[in-house]
Amino acid sequence: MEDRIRTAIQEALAELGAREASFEVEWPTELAHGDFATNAALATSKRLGKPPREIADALVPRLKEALGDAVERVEAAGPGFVNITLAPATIASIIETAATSDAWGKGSAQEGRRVMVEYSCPNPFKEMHIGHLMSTVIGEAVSRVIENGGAEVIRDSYGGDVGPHVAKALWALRRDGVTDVASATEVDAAYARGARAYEASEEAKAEIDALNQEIYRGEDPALMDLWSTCREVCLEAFRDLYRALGTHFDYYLFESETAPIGMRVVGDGLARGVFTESEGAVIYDGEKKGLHTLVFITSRGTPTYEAKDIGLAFLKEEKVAPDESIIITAAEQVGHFKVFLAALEDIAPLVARKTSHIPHGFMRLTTGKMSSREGNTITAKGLIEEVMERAKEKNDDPLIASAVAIAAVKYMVLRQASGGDIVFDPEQSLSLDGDSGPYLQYAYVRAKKLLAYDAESAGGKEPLAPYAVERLIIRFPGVAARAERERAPHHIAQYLTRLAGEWNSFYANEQVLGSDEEAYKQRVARAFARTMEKGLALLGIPVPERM
RNA sequence: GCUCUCGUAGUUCAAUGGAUAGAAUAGAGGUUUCCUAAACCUUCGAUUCAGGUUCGACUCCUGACGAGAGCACCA
Repeated sequence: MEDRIRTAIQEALAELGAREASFEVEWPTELAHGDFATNAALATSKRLGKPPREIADALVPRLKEALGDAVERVEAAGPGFVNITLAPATIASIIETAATSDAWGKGSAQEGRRVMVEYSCPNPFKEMHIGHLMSTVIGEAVSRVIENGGAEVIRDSYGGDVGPHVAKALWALRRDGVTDVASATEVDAAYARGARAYEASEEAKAEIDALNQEIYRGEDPALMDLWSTCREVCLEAFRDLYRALGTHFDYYLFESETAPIGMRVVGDGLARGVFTESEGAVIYDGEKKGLHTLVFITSRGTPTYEAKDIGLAFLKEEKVAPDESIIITAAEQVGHFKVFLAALEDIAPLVARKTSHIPHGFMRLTTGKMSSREGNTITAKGLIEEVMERAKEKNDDPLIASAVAIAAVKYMVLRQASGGDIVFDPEQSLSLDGDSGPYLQYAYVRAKKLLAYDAESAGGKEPLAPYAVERLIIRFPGVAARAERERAPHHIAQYLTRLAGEWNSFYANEQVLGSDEEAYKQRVARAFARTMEKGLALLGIPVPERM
């Protein structure tokens, strides 16, 4: 429909003397303004040398003729907008599609593309904290939104299984004589002990630094045994959480794999003059591009995060060779990421150009920033369990409580644009009311209930005009397309909340079962339920059948 | 000090350069003989400041003020 309107406007503008003018077809925020609107008259006013209102008035009859029965009203409004209101029959036919078609809301802009999305990325040897939870939730939603656009999405999580944090954890375990590790929590606690010792004692610092290099060499069998046990225990805990969150990864990539590749590529780059040596370290001079200068290989000969990221880019090429590569990390890394991309641009420009970065904010506690070194973290698991307790107050069934808790946590992250911090106020964030995931689920559950009744002998009348909720339902494909284009799932969250509100008003004001328009209203309910279900699925939020 | 991000109702967030800046929550008041009141309805309340670009600016540009993050051997 949107394409048809766009074409009609193009032709009408050509007739008026503005061939190939640029204009927008938009969805007015205000439903009273119609289903579509265009700024074509405003955009061409200067070029045609006429006031916008006059052009709008000239467009109206032309668009009416071109669109025929499909529209009910075309009218000029405001400073020179042309508002288009679809005919009830047009809306009814879209509602029918929404109620029955499996392809409802599916896009095609990404057809045939292979997109790699990297997210979550917790480090083994630590517990997953709420920062990684944010990344996981956003990454899964971004992946699904792109998949909905027709792309094949390959998910990967990248973790640091070598490096100073690992040395700290293993050092503490060995010092305390621990040989068998049963839980991720134990490893995490050992990391915190090691980190404190590293700060407090010169001797410990020296030992940990030596151990770090020993781990990179990987030649001590007893040490590597402990290393791999700890890594596996942590990964198992991650997988448990991913199952609960409805995420899976096609690849788990590790720094132990990317480090040697990074060393080699940076070494080559050094020979070619991309990197330089300074104070015994290999650096990239970012200042020539207005960025920071960062160390890629330390003076001790170990690769830093940046060198490993270079190795990672090459590893992804080898394993997947995606058309587009998206990396989702905390916003504190944007500076490092820019330097990494600048260096990659010098080494492998084609790879650099298809790589992009989506930053997300911190999840802040009301008490301030958390740090795994200080030990004042909220783990991802801990947060979910806390919300689960709250959800159980209203749901006896643990499966439903779990679906509600996951929805509450995910919605809290996805309701706002990625990039900003989330202030985690336990009281407010744990609320299941209002602008929340459970609010959406509840609206869905109520609609589903209406569909449990057979409408065979139902009232067959039609209402005088389509309901507001119908006018919102038909916008779903456009919203999904925008979310995909901008890689911004929060547009879907915002839309679903508005949709649920409109549905709840409908539900409160209109009797459905037993009414004269029962069949019609059930179809609206079905279209709403399916739109909500598909929209929530794009966000990775589960839908319970009752609450 | 330099770089980046951000300043919207009391609070937490929206707003494709467009029309009367939307929600939620908090406050005030109301709705259940009817499909789940985790709901609905009414009401109060905001673009940090000063310039500029534009037919039109929360959005783009400049400056001031304020907040956060980053800035060489952590990730």
